[in-house]
Amino acid sequence: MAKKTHHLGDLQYAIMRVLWATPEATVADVCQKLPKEHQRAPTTIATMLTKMERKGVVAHRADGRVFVYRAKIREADVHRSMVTDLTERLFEGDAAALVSHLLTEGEFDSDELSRIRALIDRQGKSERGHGR
Amino acid sequence: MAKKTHHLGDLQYAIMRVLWATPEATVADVCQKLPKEHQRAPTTIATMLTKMERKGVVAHRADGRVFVYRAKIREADVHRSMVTDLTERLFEGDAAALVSHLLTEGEFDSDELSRIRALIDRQGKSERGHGR
DNA sequence: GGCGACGTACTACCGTGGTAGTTGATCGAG
DNA sequence: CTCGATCAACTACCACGGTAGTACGTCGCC
Repeated sequence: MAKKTHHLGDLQYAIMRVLWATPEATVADVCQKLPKEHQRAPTTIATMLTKMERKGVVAHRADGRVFVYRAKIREADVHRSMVTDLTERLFEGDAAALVSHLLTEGEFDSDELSRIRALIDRQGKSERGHGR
Repeated sequence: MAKKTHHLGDLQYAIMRVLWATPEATVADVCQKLPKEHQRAPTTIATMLTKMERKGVVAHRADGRVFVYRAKIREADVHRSMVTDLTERLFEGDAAALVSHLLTEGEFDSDELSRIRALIDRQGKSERGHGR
């Protein structure tokens, strides 16, 4: 169960989002549900899906003569893998340094700051609770 | 002054790190200072540097018959651009969601949590101070 | 039964990151 | 002056994301 860092391109990630949002989708469904900045020719989407299937990130089943695709990987896994990748590349795996970066870049307003603080407090509790 | 999101590959980023660490470097210098997991044939580094120059991320000057390269972009800019990219792709630009992700993924130990809390408190102060 | 719409398969191409060999200029040592 | 080391330049590949045309099979409709 290695999982090894999935890197998806822009269009591929957009397609995955569609598949995560709906349990199953045909090529036409995907085309239709893609945000307009990612609208492409149906053949492009089909090609992409084929390539993605070869990589194991999606799978299909034939329903009559149409192919119905579904995601093989979970969104949370991709998120984790992409965030971890970035953290390793930019901050030698030090996630706190990433947060520090966000703070010094002034990414947050006061509202968000308190929201985050609340999250941290909650985390601190569970941290002391179940160890890890 | 567009700046438009620099995406650097793995090796390219490793090379940039060398150039950020030393004001100027020849191909040989870069080869030598690359971390061992990125050691490559000198010709590979030279090719990479040429391609990178075409993209405008480095520049060179001839010193005798050797080329001396220097970074044209700053590390902070690349960091910002890469973090922003990821935040947009994964969290629709909501940086707080990224932090939330890191927290729920249990990326931090208690030490880091308090370190981050301290940073947030400091940020909160300057936030109220100069507005934003 | 034939025709058009739809849908997948196949093919092709471009850009770019990555990898490195080969070539040709040049510089210093002998 | 010649030879070997050193460099940049050029060339060639591969993989992959992205993009889409063309080919071909099939389904429903008239």
